[in-house]
Amino acid sequence: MTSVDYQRIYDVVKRIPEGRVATYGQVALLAGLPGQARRIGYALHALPDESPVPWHRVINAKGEISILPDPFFGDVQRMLLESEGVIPDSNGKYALSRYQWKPEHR
DNA sequence: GCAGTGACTAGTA
DNA sequence: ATACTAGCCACTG
Repeated sequence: MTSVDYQRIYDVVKRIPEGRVATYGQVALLAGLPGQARRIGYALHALPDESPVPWHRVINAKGEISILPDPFFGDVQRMLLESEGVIPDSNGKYALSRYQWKPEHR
């Protein structure tokens, strides 16, 4: 069932600006769940399609889409990122040094 | 309740 | 550079 932590994860993901990406570990850390990157995957997988959460802006630490085994969502994610100006390298990997979101501390 | 699995990561070889 | 391991914890059978 939907846990409160999930809502917290979604809130963090919603803060990722357009044209930027964040890693699972980074989201986990910002959501107050350090070292629990796997939970981010669960939360996003359980996310309904109509959700305002930009789940496609979350990628793994290697700068790749972690859902590649799933041809459908993997393709959807890559398409959504491309529509925001996030283009992968020739390797098919995203340059984190260039696209990774750096949250402003306030 | 235990064992396996997973949209992960960091470390080691 | 790739491959394997351990750690993390919720979900499933």
